[in-house]
Amino acid sequence: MKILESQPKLVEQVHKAILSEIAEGKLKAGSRIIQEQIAQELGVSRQPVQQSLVLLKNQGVLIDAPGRGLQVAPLNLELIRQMYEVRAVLEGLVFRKAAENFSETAKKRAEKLLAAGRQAVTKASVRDLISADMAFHSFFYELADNPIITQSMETQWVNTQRVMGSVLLSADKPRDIWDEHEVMLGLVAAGEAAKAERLARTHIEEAASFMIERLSEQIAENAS
Amino acid sequence: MKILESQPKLVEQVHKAILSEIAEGKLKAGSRIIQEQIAQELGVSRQPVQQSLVLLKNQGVLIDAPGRGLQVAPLNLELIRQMYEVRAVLEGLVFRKAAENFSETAKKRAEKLLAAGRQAVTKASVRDLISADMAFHSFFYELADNPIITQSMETQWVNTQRVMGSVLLSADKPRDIWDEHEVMLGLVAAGEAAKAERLARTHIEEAASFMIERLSEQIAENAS
DNA sequence: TTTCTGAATACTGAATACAGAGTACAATCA
DNA sequence: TGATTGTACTCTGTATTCAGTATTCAGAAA
Repeated sequence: MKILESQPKLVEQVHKAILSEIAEGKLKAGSRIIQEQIAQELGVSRQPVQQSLVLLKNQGVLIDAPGRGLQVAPLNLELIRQMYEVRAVLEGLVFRKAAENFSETAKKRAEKLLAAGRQAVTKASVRDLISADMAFHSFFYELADNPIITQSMETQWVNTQRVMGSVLLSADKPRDIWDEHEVMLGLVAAGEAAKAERLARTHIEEAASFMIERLSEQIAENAS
Repeated sequence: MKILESQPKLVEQVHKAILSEIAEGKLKAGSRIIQEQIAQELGVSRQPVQQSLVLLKNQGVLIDAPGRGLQVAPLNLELIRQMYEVRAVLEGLVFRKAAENFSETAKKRAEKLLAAGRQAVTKASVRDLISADMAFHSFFYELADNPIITQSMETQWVNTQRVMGSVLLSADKPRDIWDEHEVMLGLVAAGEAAKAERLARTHIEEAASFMIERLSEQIAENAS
């Protein structure tokens, strides 16, 4: 018989709920986080909320606002640059390992993701664009088969989503990354571990420059 | 006047306490973790303990033992290999950034750490050996000046300490890493970012091989 | 003796309760 | 009117309590 797993704990549900609120921009940078309020909105007690907050704080998504609890971490340029720096090397590792572990069954799934990505570009819905990109990369994390990477990346993606959301909404043309994705897949499929690593790394570094450039423009505009 | 910081919360204290118990091997792999028990030992209520446990679980130091709460994550070879894989690329990034940010004042501190490390080798106390190594690497994390790296590394170091503790206790000769450390420092000081990155990476990869090799021997012995 | 059943036990997750710290606002004084 | 102090309120951190679930152990039946 199939083992039935214990129902997801409230803490996890709350954690996810808050994360997606932030990722989708419903909770803006600097917003105060009030335990009671969140507890009520989600219909639970403060207890599981508090536990989630400890987690979120540890992940750097929330930060202390001494004297007034916690707030959503502001997305300053410096932090984003640092985040992408880390992502670049980790993503390199991911693609190297993925190239080592590649299988033919994986290829089919990857090609579907590629197609879905191209599809999303034509529709130009920011949400779809982001989730297609996430799906593509997540697939390789899975292939890399290293839970520690996956774990580190989880936090990073929240911030990536925030940045992408903010940039894509205002960008005139959301640069098309799917040709590059296709090349990356090709290298992985060919087992070219070293090349895949290098390309993945520059892929992220380029994404970083793009995002940071746009973001500084936005900040400049807002300031004026 | 100097701003006085709020006293460390119980959660953090408990978190640290448990981490060091594990790092020092007092809490062995597989040990059951009972909230009430820990709460009593530390003289607090279950509440802050529970919050710490959520954190520790998220960091992968503890894992679910369905039906019987949590247990200290066993140190299987696969996981250690994966951990070092991640550490290698991150450590590479650290040394690259450190080389870019190097200052002359930093040099003095680094040389002290180097001397302390060599000192520790002669005394051959496992504890000192580990903490000297940690101090050396931590110094570069600080130089790299990227909080996201520091954060990721925090978890990894707990496991590194566990592995080192276990290996060094039984190893005949604890391979001397301080010559290599000196070369690494030299590259960083010379601003040779790319070379520093490559060397740091292989440094960790070699450490990984060493540790894993010894650890498999140990496991083989225990099995017999 | 072994296997099964059921009750006692051991823990956990979540809710509620309490106390202290900090903030904001209003009243008071210059 | 502006600054300062006092007070009420808000929110957090920690403790305590409650209820549900898994495990273990003892006794009954085969």
